[in-house]
Amino acid sequence: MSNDVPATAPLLQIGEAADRAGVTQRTLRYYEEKGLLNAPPRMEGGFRLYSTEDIERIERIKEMRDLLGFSLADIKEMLEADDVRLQIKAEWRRDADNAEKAVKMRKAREVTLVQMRLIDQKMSQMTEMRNELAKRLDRYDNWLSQNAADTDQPLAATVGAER
Amino acid sequence: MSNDVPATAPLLQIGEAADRAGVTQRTLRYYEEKGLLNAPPRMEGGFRLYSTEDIERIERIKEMRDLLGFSLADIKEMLEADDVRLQIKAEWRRDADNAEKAVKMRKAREVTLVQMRLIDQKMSQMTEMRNELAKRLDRYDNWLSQNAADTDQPLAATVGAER
DNA sequence: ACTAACCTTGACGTACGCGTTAACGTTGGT
DNA sequence: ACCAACGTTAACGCGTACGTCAAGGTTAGT
Repeated sequence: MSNDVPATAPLLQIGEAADRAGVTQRTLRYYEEKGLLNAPPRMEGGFRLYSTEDIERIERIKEMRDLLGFSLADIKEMLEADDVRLQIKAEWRRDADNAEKAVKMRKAREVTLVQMRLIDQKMSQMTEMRNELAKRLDRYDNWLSQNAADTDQPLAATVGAER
Repeated sequence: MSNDVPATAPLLQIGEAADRAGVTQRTLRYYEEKGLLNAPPRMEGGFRLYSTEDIERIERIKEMRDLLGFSLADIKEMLEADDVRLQIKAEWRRDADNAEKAVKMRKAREVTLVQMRLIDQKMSQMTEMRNELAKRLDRYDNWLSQNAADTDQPLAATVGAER
């Protein structure tokens, strides 16, 4: 069959790309429209072609959206911060003014730091919340073991069990 | 003693309540409308009066919203789970059928468990993300210490090929 | 009795993050 | 040459979570 294709970088059309990243096509077009994704190259007929790095980027966006609850605008800023680093690395040979780059770089660093601090803060709050829930779980189990010991089945192990 | 009229049972009007909880009045009315808050008692003229427990409940809602990114519908379900426990505890004397209560209780326990697992999952993902960010931060700092040690000096022969 | 500060219930408006047609073009295989 | 599968833009729609008036009523202090 068709086997003589050189193992090129696998470029995906929007359908495959969306499936792999776990989003819809609409979402990809929307992200592009909003500037979270660079306009990808196209085929002759205008079909978008996504690279595997694009997919990773999309997954990063998903994480920031679902995990941290950032708005797309926020996420865009974060992504741009890291783009600075990549871009500067890319045009390394053309050493224009290093000073100006350093400014950008430092700003990107700042954004990243803010992001990290936010994660730390969220995590500590989540830890606290987890403890609350653990307490509550205890109270449920106490009640259940006291009041429904006879009529019912055994309880699963308290915490940390998987289904 | 304890059955004296409380000196100042701290009941707050909606303005104060909203301020303390860090939300708007609109939000409180909206939550009430959506069933996340029980309709609070009113003054003669119809002004809502919130108790300190109400405030705590609102803060819990905020946490679940901002921290976990739950929808208000989800949050409602969570709250209802714990309400079950409180309600059963309150009508303890009227021991109707214990078996039925146990069913509710067990469901409430389930909901809480799901919630905890979700937190654990989120936290592990956030940890991973944090590590990514830490790496990136390192890369920024490397670049900066190499290229912008002081203001604008061309460094010689310090180029480390990366990645 | 007056007034400022507070509250009430509608009801319409809005920003975000997509979903969903509609009408049409492209690609790849038989 | 044809067709199914896949893609394109444009435009309107929608659910969530409130914001923002408007048109009043209530409370508390003087």
